Amino acid sequence: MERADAARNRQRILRAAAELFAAKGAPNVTMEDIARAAGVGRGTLYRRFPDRAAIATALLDTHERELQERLLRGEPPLGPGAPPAERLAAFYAAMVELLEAHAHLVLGAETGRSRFETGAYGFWRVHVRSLLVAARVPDPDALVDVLLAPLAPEVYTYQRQDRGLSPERIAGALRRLARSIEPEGDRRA
Amino acid sequence: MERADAARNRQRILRAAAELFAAKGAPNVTMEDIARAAGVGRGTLYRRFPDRAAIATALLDTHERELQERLLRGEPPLGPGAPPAERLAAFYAAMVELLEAHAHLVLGAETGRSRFETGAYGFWRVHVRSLLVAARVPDPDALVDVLLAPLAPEVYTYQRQDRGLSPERIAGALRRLARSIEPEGDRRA
DNA sequence: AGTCAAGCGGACACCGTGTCCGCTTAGCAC
DNA sequence: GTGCTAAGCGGACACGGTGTCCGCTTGACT
Repeated sequence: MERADAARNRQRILRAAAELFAAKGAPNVTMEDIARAAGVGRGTLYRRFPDRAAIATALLDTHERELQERLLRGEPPLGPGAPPAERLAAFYAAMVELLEAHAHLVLGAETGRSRFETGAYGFWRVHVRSLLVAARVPDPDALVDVLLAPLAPEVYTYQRQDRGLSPERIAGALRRLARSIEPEGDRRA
Repeated sequence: MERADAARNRQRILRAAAELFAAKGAPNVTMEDIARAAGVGRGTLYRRFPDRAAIATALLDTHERELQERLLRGEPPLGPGAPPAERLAAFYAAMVELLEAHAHLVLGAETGRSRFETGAYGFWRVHVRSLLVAARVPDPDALVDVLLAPLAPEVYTYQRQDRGLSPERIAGALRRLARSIEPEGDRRA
């Protein structure tokens, strides 16, 4: 179990990190910054969180779990019951909401290669793959990462900031993509 | 115009960098490594190439230009003449070949956010966007980055290495994706 | 041969990372 | 409340990579 001062410091670290990420963007925040803002030493910071990504992941965790819960046991079309293409479209919409709300965190936690190593990616992957299987799409293992690629935080922020697209337009494009997923030979049937 | 010794050093730098990238993977090669292997000082290296990405980009340039040429003026289905969905499928196939042949370079040049800032991305974007316009797809501006996302080098190497997928399977998934691009209301028509 | 600017390269300062170790303090037993 | 102990703390430190600066060298042109 965790000592009281340790728990207090964990809270202070997370609070300070959240503010800094929001203010300056995760990639521009150093571990030193966080330690100073939280009023703890560098050693204390590293004791719990090996790097910036771990802190961002901890901050994201709640939100991601909540979405995961809704995917597993929520109402359709997000939860079970709706046709696979509709569930995929609903998943995309929910991810756009999540990216929109926490872009600065995701950009700190799931950037570049490390994106694939997070538990969250594994979860999204299993979920979407099961939808593809249900839709009887050929070779779901190859398609699943292709369909998850546009949800990379770099892509989303490029579309939002550099391209000036609204969340709605991005969600719309993803929705059309989701609905185009059909079994081989079933198109124009 | 460029002095003879300068041109010689440029060649030595590019040659040395190509070997190091292939041997150790671009992200693990430091500017110092390249300078030493090329037999030049750090100052000389920085004079021409501001960072590792610039070197990798220079090495990729030839191959990318060649593909761009084929897209503009080559035979169908890559070049003009074929239906948009087929041209998109051919583009995906060509990109898979390029990624397969030069993954270590692309991983050095077009990783993370910087991918979107390269001239190459702009070219691919214009090309695919024009195909979407020709296919009368709604909101091509939002869809184009979505369709280019799976070509991010991180995604490709994840599929190849962590997932053990063959280039053919990846290309197959992308081909099916390309063929599912159709005008609104035209599906199942 | 002389001039001079382009080119060169190593030394240097800086920044962020991650570790290590002596000090502090919470938690507990009595 | 006192004393013990291990968990927790934090600053100092070493390291590695980056990018710049400036005195020296050398190619190119006359």
